[in-house]
Amino acid sequence: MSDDKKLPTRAENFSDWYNELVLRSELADYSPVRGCMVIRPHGYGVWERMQRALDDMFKATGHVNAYFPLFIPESFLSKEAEHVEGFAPECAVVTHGGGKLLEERLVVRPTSETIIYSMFAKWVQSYRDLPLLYNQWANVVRWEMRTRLFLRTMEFLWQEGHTAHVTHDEAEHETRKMLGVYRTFMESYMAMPVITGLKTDAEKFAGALRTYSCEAMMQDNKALQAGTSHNLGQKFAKAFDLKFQTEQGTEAFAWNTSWGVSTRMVGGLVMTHGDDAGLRLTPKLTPIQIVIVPIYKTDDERAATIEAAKRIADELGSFTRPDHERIRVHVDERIGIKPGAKYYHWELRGIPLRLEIGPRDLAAASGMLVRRDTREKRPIAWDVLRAELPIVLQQIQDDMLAAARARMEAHTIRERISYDRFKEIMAGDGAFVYAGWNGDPAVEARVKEETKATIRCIPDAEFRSAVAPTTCMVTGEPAKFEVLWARSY
RNA sequence: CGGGGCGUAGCUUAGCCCGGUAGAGCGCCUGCUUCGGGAGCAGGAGGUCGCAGGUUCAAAUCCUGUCGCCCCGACCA
Repeated sequence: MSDDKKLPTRAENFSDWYNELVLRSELADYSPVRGCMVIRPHGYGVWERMQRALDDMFKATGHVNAYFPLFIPESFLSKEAEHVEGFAPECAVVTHGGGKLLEERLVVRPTSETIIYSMFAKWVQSYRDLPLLYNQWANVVRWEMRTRLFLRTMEFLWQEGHTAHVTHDEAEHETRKMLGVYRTFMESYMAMPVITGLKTDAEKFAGALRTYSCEAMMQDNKALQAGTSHNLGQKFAKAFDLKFQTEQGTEAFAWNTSWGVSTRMVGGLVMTHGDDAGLRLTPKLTPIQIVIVPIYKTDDERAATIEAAKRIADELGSFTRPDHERIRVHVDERIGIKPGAKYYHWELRGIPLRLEIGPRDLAAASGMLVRRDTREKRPIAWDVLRAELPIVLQQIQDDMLAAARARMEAHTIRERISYDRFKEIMAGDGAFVYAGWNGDPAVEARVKEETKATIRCIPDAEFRSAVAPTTCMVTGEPAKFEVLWARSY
């Protein structure tokens, strides 16, 4: 069946499209264990690019990497009341080791606040020891009922930043700063615009004073919480006795923050940019930026075009160049596969650029350059590749962000609408709806119950509407906040 | 954990009602011809029909149990 070659379309069934695409583009595969996934080289290559960029940003903002253990004594989790209530139901617990029943059961970390702050407590005596600005790259386990590749798996990879400060304001500043780092990363690397803001109490992290998040719009108009940053206040410090002597000689508890992004972002990248032909990866995150496809009829032509392709690849991708001057090139020299089939192969995998080199091009020392995002084709001389490719790649990066931003704006509603209209929207195509809220958690719960939509965040100033809503969309009472409503992943 | 569905080759599946030699498409391997948008022909490899019992001369097919997976709900980066 030739239909086997086509993906389901986004319009037909967005969910099927996503699942099929992740499998067929070889980002990931299902594992023998329910709810877990194998991240294949193409998907891991994207994650590695994400890690590298973020890690540089963390270092540039003064953080250091460390590693804390996978196993946490069960009693640690219970020390912070809200935290244990939030996480206990989804913990994997080790009861046996070496064939014996353990004296104290060990939780496989669902997140590492408890173990990290217990260690911080050991290391901090004076205000001079603060701040502590730590990050770790790790895997965590949460026993989810319903899983989806990248978006929600029982084990996932992430980074978790954990810091300790002398004052509340310093911790708050850190929380906001890292949210800003995430936003910058998502926009400039993933070309995924986000709305940042404060979570309501119902949606905040278990154990946090305040949670901020980055919310991105997927192509089905649902929101994806792509990253969170928490001001933990002194809750964990008090639970783990993380205190220090102040400049004045008094004793005080430290103020903590934690912040994280995960492999979920790979799913976000797919659902932000993918089309019915496959993935569209951004130039900054794709493992391969340009694929060269040689075209030939005879053996002589094959030898000549492949030779030219390899020479170009060596020139553009040489390891002797510094990273920022190196272009990630791949030559598709597979034999017995026609050029057309190779085009589909690389389009499915989202490679931003393709260079076709055939017998006709050899004499002219040129090739046909094709963009994955726009499908635009143009001839290009070999000798200008080095100068022009970085410009084209940056253009693609910029165009993808602009396109994603335009799409988000086209599905954003800021004018005042009735709650009935809101229900219709959420039952239909969905949207990001900015509206007034009276601040009552009961209203929030009722809307979730009736429409499955939730308050994604109380948006930061730069995302708020020019004219603030004055009344609550649901009750008509005076609005305390302007909030962003959407259905979410 | 409640409701629904499904387990047959690497993948998608036909066959099951009405028991009687396990079939197809895709993919894979070999060869020849092809090669500027998913190639054609010829040959070939690959299956204890999820597992365990039972009924029967005979079970993919009927019965019982069991395990696993998928979808819909409650929980979630």
